[in-house]
Amino acid sequence: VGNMPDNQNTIKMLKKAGLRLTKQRIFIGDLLFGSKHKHVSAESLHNQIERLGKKMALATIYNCLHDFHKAGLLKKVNAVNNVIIFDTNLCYHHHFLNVETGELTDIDESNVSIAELPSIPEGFETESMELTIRVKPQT
Amino acid sequence: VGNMPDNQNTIKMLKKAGLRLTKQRIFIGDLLFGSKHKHVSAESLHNQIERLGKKMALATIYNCLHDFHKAGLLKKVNAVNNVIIFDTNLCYHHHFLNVETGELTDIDESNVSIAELPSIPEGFETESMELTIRVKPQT
DNA sequence: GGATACTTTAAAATCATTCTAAATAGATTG
DNA sequence: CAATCTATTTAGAATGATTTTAAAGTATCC
Repeated sequence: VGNMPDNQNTIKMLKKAGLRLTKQRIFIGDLLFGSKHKHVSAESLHNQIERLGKKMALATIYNCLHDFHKAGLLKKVNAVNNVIIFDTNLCYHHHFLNVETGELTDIDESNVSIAELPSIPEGFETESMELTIRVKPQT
Repeated sequence: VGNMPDNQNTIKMLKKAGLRLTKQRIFIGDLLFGSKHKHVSAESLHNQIERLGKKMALATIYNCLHDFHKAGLLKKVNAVNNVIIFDTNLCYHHHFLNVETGELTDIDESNVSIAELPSIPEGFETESMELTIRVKPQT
């Protein structure tokens, strides 16, 4: 990584993932796979892209997010207010969910420890695991 | 509780919650607050009610579920496949989520232990907390 | 029983997401 | 590097869950 331009980084990721290098995927990849981890929905990405003065069909953004997810570049986290949220942080971690606004905030991993885990049902494997702490403004 | 008819139990709950005693709320309460805990969506309840030969507007079921939730009689759990799921088990517990079917299964509390919890952000309080383990059929 | 406020209802509206089919654009091969 | 093949993008329609609307119905209180 280092000081390699994002663009090259994204192209590398897409190639490695076996995804075709389209303008749209590279643009979205550059937005997502920067230095900071992000939570995005199709809609929030679409807004961001419009704010940058670009045009991209919402359906393309849906396709792209799903393709990235299938390729293991994004994690799906619990939907909030009927909106699918993708997380660029693939590592096991947890979230605060503000039930008023739908905002998700990462919980620093070191602050939670799950001592014991249940065994997974016969014939199944774990895709991911997440603790959601729903919070609301104090009354 | 004991061998009190469900109906009386539901009426008690509704009164205590300050909700008016309508035919619809009593009927749904009877379905939900039996001996076993349940995960329901508006749609699944609607189907169950139709199977019982009754008719109830879907909007009424939505209203009822939301009213019960506001009154603290139901817990909202993570939506699955864009469907809001309500849980009659208000106690802190966890779920397996089958990502193929959307099916939620309770995890026996004794099988998980969270040793340490993060502190809640300033000015917020916890509404609920849930560990979701996303599972899929073994490949 | 009558007034009042809350509920139910069917139907329309909304919102996120997916689908469709045609146009476009990567990739591959000669 | 042109031809071809196939994946991708796109606008718009379709879908599906949920919410809203406005009118009719009903619980509660006096």
